[in-house]
Amino acid sequence: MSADRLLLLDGHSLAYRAFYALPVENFATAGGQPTNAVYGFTSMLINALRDVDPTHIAVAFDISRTTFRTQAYPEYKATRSASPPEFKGQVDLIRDVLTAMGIRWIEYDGYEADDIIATLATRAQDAGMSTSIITGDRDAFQLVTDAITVLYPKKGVSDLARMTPEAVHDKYGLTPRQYPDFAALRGDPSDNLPGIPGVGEKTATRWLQQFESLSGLVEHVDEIGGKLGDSLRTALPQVLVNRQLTELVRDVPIDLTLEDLHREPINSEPVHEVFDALQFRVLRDRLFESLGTASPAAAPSEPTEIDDIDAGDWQAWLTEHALEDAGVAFIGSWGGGTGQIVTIGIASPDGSVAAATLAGLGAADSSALRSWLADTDHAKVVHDAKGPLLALWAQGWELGGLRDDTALAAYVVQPGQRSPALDDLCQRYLGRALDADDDGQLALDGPGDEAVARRAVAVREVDAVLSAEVAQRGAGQLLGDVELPLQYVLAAMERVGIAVDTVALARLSEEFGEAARSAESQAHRIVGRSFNLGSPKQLQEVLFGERGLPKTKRIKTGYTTDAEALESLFARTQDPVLESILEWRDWSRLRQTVDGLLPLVAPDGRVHTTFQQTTTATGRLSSTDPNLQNIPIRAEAGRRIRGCFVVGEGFETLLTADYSQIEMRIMAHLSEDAGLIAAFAAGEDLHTTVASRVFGVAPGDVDTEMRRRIKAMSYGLAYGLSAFGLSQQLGIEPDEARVLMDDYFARFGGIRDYLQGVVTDARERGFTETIMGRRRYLPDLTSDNRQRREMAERMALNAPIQGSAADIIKVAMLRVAQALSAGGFGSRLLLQVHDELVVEVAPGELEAVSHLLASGMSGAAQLRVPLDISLGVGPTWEAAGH
DNA sequence: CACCTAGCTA
DNA sequence: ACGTAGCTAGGTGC
Repeated sequence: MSADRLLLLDGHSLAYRAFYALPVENFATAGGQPTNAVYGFTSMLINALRDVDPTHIAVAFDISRTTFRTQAYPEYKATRSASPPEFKGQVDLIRDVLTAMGIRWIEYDGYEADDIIATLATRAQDAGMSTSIITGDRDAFQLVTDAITVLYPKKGVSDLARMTPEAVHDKYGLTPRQYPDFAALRGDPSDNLPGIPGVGEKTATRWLQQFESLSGLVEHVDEIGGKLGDSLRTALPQVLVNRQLTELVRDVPIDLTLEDLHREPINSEPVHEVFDALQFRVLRDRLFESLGTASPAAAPSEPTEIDDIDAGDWQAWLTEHALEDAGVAFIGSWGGGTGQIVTIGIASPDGSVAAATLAGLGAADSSALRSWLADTDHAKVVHDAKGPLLALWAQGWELGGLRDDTALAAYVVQPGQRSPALDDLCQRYLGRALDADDDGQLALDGPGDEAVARRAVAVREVDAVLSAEVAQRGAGQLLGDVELPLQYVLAAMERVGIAVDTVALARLSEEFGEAARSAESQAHRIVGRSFNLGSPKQLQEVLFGERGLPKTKRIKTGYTTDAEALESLFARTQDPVLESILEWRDWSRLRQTVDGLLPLVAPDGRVHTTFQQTTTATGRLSSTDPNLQNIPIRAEAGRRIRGCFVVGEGFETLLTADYSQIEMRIMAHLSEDAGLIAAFAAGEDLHTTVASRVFGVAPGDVDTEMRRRIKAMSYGLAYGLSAFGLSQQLGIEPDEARVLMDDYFARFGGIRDYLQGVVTDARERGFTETIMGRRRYLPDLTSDNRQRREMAERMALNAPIQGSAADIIKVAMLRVAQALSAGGFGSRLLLQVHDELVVEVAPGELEAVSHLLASGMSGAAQLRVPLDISLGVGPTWEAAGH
């Protein structure tokens, strides 16, 4: 019987731990049921089945809030707040999982889960079994013996501290038997058990080390001097109550025998059923994998065995091992259109792993590695390949045969989380830590072979799980035909960059700075003292304090001083300081933009942004370092910054092309509204045409105000605008806005039906979808919290429209890049600004490239309305604008 | 260092 | 509370 191993879990405490360790927004079924607690618990369970490989197993639950402890001491756990709504129901789901897996779960009226565990562990010890207990409650440490180990979650759901008698002693300086005495002296705020004023863990430990036990301390209580002694004597009755409550009951009359807890082979049918309902694909794979291999010692982060490759032997190794579907990882640095590779790791499908530090490689080995990386016949999987790609290009190397990219795969599966790091994917899809720095950029542990090898292995393993997930969600085409090839186009755009007239830019900085200083001293003069205009706090003191201006809208830190509020204040009070402040804001903002740009001009006279391909929830790109997607255009002064982006030397001109009203066209396509489709077919000004229908007048009789209102309404629709919001924006009464909306929908009923359908549909399916099948998951659509729910509804309205536009321009970029390359043109793509592309045109290519660009963009999707493109040509980005 | 406010883009 | 999606700068307080 001595080989028997009992595994006991505390259901509630682990569910709670998991709930707070895993972000609830990332774990929900398509139907909106939150599952983070179930997921985390099940993940811990699967890991424990693998690591402990128990012969007997049970899970204990608390049954109600009244136990013998609350009867003895009504304040016990009285300060515990009600569980969050997202947690409710998840415990029942955990019970479903256990039932499906054939695992006993036990609850006993009047006792806590810990008492059940204490009872079973004690019985098992008497029977000569060894026991592992997983619980998030430290009171269980009192149970630890040579035969009973507590596994206590340190952080997250996969990092468990193994509490043996030695470990308890290392951590507390006490034996497990002394732990309840220690807990009683320290008190426990989470159980609402007060401690002794002035006595913390240190003093409690010292006393117990000195007197052995609480009763020993009580015997000598009069010998404790000073304030602490007085405190102790005063608090002693409470301490004794604490002690009584902390002691776990080891004889709960459970009418099950240990043999009833014998672990049975899993019946896979019910497991599939429950895991299907919870949409636990990854966990299911992990569960069956661990049962299949049944290797209890499968340590997750063992050091990777790296093949020792002698100088000159790389070609041989690559030929022998890295044939197909190798995981490749890079450590180095990249960004700003360039980079440097330090180390490369390769994990072969046959299990062997190699790592190379490029600087230490001989010519023959380097050339072998270079050819293998470039070879399109050798499929490779990389995590976030764009950076490494830039670094490889910088040394004249290529990366061919990129079959998958785990960052992009994770993004099409779940665009919700920002920028999936390999470390996170490892945790999410493999249930283990990567144990290295996350993004491959010069990890803390240095450019070591070990780190890069581990990453290469992880990429392969993550890819295997993720590929199935991609297929299941129907995202294979989006990934393979759009995102993967687009990565190369983006890398090329980043490498090329856009030329900047730094002299003109520096002049602007001076000019804007001078204007800002002048506005600043004007403001100081009016107020009569100097203050920091950039400090919202000081601004509030000046405006609402010293000058006694009426209060604006409340914000967290007082009252807003944003431009809109200051303008309305000025309209009411004519206080001249407001004008100076607004003017200072404008100029200093412009100077800030210029000064942010200048240091990012590379030695080649160009700015190389970085396009983020995995950060937006809708499928759009974003741009950083610098952000070239928010260069001013509306105000004249700001537009001059655009004028500093120029055509590069040796090129003829800049060419820009943008989609006209692409979001409204997508709305027409998706809603199939006949009126809107006809409005586009009419070919006249869209907003005028729509306004003439809504107001029932001839297009010629639509005045500018009518057109303005309709334009605002049309665009607002794609964002989930309310009557209130529309009234705010148009400066009209909410009732009037309501009438406008009703009139609009009376003429364009298809739009109303479509928008309603989007939300209903998304609520049922759990996600929205773009024309290319890009999903956005919105579990909050079923939230009880009205604010969250309505926010999710607006996201659901916008995601298919914004996301489809993103799909279309991505396809357009691929078509344009492909056509430029196939046609042997020297012209090249420089920028993408959501609905606009900027191209640098080589001499003599303007006409051909204009045509190619326009047709590449308009042909990127076949909608029910045409995709109109407008082109602009000029020596600067401003001049080429529209 | 994290958060807030502000302001720029599509 | 009241229209989506982003990025960056400066101030503030831990």
